[in-house]
Amino acid sequence: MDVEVAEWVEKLRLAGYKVTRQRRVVLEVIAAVGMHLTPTEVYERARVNCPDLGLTTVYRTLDILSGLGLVRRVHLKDGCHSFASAGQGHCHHLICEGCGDVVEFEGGDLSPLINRVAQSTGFVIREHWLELFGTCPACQNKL
Amino acid sequence: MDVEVAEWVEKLRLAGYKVTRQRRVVLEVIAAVGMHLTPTEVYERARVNCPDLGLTTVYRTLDILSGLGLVRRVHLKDGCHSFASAGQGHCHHLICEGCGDVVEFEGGDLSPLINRVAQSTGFVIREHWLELFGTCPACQNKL
DNA sequence: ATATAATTGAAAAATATTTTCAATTACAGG
DNA sequence: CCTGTAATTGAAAATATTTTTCAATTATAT
Repeated sequence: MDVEVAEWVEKLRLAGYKVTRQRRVVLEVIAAVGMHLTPTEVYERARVNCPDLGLTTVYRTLDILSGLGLVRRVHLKDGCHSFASAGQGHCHHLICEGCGDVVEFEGGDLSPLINRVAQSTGFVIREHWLELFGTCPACQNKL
Repeated sequence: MDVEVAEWVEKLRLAGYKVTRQRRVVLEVIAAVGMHLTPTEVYERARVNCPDLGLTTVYRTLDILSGLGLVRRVHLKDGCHSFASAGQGHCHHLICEGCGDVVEFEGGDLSPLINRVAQSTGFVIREHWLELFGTCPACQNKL
C-alpha cells in the first residue's frame, strides 16, 4: 500500500468514516492510476480485487472522497463524469487529451487576476478552478 | 431582437445551419437570461414563446451552439448540466453561487503560468479553462 | 465477544441524454 | 411566388447515469 493510500485511509478515519474493504479498494484504484476515471471505470478496475463491490458504493465513495477534497471531478468538453486524485495543497489538473493522463500542478498566483475581476464586477470571489488541456510527452511521440 | 441574437443567427446561417423557429427561440432564451440554465430550464422558458418545441431539439441546439463557441457548459460542483452564453473573444465565467448569475470576464494573460507548466511537465498545452465562483453584489446585500 | 450504528449490494426509481423515424419545414433555384 | 430537397423536427424508445430504498452485513468502540 503506497503512501497516498495510507494518508487517505487516515483522513477517512479521522473524518469519522469506517474504513471498509470496499472503500479501500476504490482508494487504491484512484491512487494507482494517474488518469481520470468514470465511476464505472473505477468500478471495473476495483472489481478485479474485490468482485463483490457494487457500483452504488463506488458512487458513494467518490462522493465522500470529493467531499474530503482527496479526489476531484475532471471537467471535460463532452461531460464531467470522471474523477482524479486531487493531491495536496492548492492544485489544478493538466489533462492529456490523448490518453486521459492527469497531472497536478501548483496553481501559481492568480490573485492579481482575481482581484481585478472582483473589483470590476463587485463580486466577492471565493473559489476558482483552472484546468489545462494538451498532449502529454508520450502521446506527442505517437504522432 | 437584440444584437447578440442577431449575431448568433448570422453565425448559424454562415455555418450552414438553417435558422428555424426553434433554434431562434433557444438562442433568445440564452441571450436574454444572464445565468446558467440546464437544457430542461431552457426548454421550459423557450416553450413560453414556442409551445411545440421539443426537449430533444434543445439538446441538439445547445450542441450546435457550443460547437460554434457561442455557448459554453458551466461546470458546477455538483454537476455540469448547465449552459451560458460564451460571449466574444477569450472569456471565462464568473458564477454567483447564490443566484446562478453568470458574468463573463477577459481572461488576462495566463501564458507565464501556462509556459511554466508546459516546461516542467513536457506537455503541449492547447487550451485552458478558468472559472471563478463567488457572490454577486445583489446576493451580498441579501445576507 | 458483543452491541450498534454505519455501510453494503441489489433492485427499483429517478434523472439525463441519445437515437430512431416519419412528418414537417427552411430555403435555394427556378 | 412555387417547388424540390435535404435538413430539421417532435415523440417515443432506447440508453446512460445517478440516487433511493431496504434488508443484510460489517467495522469498530467498549
